[in-house]
Amino acid sequence: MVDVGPGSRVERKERTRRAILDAALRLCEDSSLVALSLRQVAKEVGIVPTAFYRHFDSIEALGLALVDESFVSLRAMLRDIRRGDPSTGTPSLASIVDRSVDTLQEHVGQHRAHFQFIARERAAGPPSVREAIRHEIELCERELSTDLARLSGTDAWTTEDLRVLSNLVVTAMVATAEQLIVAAGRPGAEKQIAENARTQLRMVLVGALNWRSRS
Amino acid sequence: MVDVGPGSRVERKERTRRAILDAALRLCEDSSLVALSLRQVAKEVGIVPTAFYRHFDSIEALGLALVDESFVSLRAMLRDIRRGDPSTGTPSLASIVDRSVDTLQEHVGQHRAHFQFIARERAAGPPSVREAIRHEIELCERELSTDLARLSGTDAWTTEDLRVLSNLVVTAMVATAEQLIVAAGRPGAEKQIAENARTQLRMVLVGALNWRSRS
DNA sequence: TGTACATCAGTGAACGCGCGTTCACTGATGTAC
DNA sequence: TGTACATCAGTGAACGCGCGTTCACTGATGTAC
Repeated sequence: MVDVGPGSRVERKERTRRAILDAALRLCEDSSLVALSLRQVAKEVGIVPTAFYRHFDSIEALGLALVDESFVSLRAMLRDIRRGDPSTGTPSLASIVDRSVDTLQEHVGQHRAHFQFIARERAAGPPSVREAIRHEIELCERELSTDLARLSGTDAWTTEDLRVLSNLVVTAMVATAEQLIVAAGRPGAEKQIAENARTQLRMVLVGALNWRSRS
Repeated sequence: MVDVGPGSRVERKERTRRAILDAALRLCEDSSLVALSLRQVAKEVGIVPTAFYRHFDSIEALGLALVDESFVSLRAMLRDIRRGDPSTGTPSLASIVDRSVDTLQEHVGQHRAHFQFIARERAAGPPSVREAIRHEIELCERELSTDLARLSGTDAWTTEDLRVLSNLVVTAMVATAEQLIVAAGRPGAEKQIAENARTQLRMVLVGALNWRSRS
């Protein structure tokens, strides 16, 4: 029996579960969940392959758990962005954009593995995992569109307009996160990517507000 | 010896090569290149596993060949878009956008497997494949930025501005292609996605032109 | 508090299977004379 | 044109290996009395 340290039986079990999640996240980093074997994970954790089944039914089930915890990270970021500028008054568009990109960069750095997991498995995971990620991202888009509705200048917008705009913003942010992950560890490149993201967000927001006010 | 029909030895070999590429494209459609085995491909083609080596050194080398031919499809699309409206005079922004999205939708429908391959392996392929795709997309962005430079209203733009804008446009188009692929076979959904893409492109282009002209 | 029993995370052997790769081969196609 | 030889796409046996899953198990932890 592997030594997982002190604690009650539940605590020890939880600790092994965490070790499995962490090992899986690490191991699929440079391929994909679909190329990850139960035995690799077990070996990395230091348990016998069959012990894996005490925690998950399959690699796919493990993947769904990783989707859940990755989106806990992502939602923490959204909350951080939404909390917004603590300074007084209605913030300017520019300050919203700057804060948002800063927060994105910070969170991607802190939870690199989670964001990378979402970006990768969104396109290449097992069908159920892809579906789960798509669903979560759609929820994020909905939330963002209610945030956007609070911006001045969007009074005349339909729900559909807001949804389309927030889809574009989320797409751009996902792409930025992907670029940040590729550039991880090269501060110069990261800075450039953040700067580009700020420009893009400003283009989109200023542009979108201007565009709709014409029609 | 498998019967690949009539023709010279070179013709027969080329035909088997094509069959391998097609089989691989088909087989990795619902997972990824990293989860694809040489034996699966050989079985699908109807040759013995060892015969695979007459055509490719490894699955990874096959992947790089698939990147090449996928980008042949993608570049054909770009050429189609660039050829532009055959009608007279300088086209309006709206007509450029409409034509572009129509062409995207048409080509994604026609070469679904290629676009899906790019979208998937871009995030989850073997490192060399990911790198190759990233490189090709960067080339596309460069090309697009020279196209954008020809639009009226961009005279004051720096090369950097153009690059940032074309990065955003390419990102939005890749995302649209991904959505079209997921929605494949549901004409209603496809139509909605195309409509959203048109709106987004207009927001971005009108917005970007407007944004830069202020500074 | 002490004892008897239940729980259950992790063990280890075993299974049949598909994997990539090696090797010597076959026989149709292609070429030199 | 006919013959002898070279080429080479595809064959088939064999290899050692890692895979997911089964099963009966162990022994520390937890619980009921």
